[in-house]
Amino acid sequence: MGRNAALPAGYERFRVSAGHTPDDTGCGLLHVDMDAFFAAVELRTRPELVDKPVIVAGAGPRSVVTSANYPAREYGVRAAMPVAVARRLCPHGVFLPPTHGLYGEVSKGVMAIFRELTPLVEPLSLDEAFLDVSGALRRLGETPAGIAELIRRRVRAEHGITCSVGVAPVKFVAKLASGMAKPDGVVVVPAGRILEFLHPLPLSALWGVGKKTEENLHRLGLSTIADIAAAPLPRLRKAVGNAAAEHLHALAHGRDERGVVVDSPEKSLGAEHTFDTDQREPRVLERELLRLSERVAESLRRRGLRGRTVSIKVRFADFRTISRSRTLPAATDVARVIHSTAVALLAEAVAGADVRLLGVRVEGLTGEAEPEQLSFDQPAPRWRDAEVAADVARSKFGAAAVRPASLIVSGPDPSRGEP
DNA sequence: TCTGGGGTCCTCGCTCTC
DNA sequence: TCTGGAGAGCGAGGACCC
Repeated sequence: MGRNAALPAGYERFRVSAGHTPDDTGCGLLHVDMDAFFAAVELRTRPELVDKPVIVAGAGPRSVVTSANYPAREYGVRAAMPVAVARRLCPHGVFLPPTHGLYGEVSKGVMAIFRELTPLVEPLSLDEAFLDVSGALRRLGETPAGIAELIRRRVRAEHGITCSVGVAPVKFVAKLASGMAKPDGVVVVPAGRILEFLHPLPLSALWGVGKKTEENLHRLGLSTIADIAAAPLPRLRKAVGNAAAEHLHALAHGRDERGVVVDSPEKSLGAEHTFDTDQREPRVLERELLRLSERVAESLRRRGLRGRTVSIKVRFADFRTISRSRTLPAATDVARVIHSTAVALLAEAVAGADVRLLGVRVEGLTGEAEPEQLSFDQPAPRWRDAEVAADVARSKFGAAAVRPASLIVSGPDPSRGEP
């Protein structure tokens, strides 16, 4: 997954191959990215499909592609593409439903390999991480490129999947390099050749340049990273704002001071759901908010967190998306409190409109140990006790063991496309 | 083509306080 | 008492990432 750029013409000189390794002195940062991760994990138990186009995607009418293996990509299938489009492009492809718990387990195993080599590991998602190996070279008796090969060998041998590694002196260059190393390769960007590597690349290669920013920059006549490096900062500020301008300008000069961050605390936690068909019935919307609030609250309690700000996200049938939020007097991890706040926000924001997606998010997270400020607005503590008891029951007897009565639907559920 | 779900960060406008 | 500016906090929304 990720922003993978195919290796541009002439960039073979940065790739590690038999008998050729670019100078990796001072290249202490590695970016490791699993190749077509979810699809690769599925193929471990279905080796007969390895050469066929395999697409991992949900089964709903509005699902999108989660992961596609390389044969599927030859048909133009990409992650985040609507399944309907993927089926049109690749009608004989094998479509598999995601097996979510499994990817987390494989990810844990892969990250454990990284941590055996260096304690400085920053996971970015299930399938990629930054590693700072500069302090581990002597202990391991390896060069950075050697460690990259070691990682690839171990991940393949122990987990049956391949990965690609970028090796560079700074983070974002290592990330770009791993994209170019795909699939199943290593790209090294020597310390003295960062600008030679960066400057011919298109704007979209830069971390932080998406579709809109690219359009803005194109309007200024900029099309490569070299153009950004040469552009006056005030001109960039006007086009993309202060923070983004400083950021892009620094990156275009190969400057990236960010180190590997081992523990970064979570800032928000949420859940959202897209209905199979648009919904406007308040009862259905409120029930969905309850389901989402339950999920978020349970997640908070599992992590020992509470949050002060509850926000909802509503996407209408025409794809217009709004958010509304409210800050509570005290941080909470109680589904009842999150739900009642979300319902009030929904009532203020939506009246009789067709809703495509609903989301609930809790922000401003603090640890559970932080003192809880009691007030008259606060619900009786028994709600929390009841929800904690339900957590225990679910952990013993499964997720469906305890549910709020209002979530027990008798008969078909219209919000999930059941007639 | 018709667009999921989980996040982070930034900007801008508004309100409140000093 | 009224007014204006600065700064903080909040809320909304956009853009981006995987």
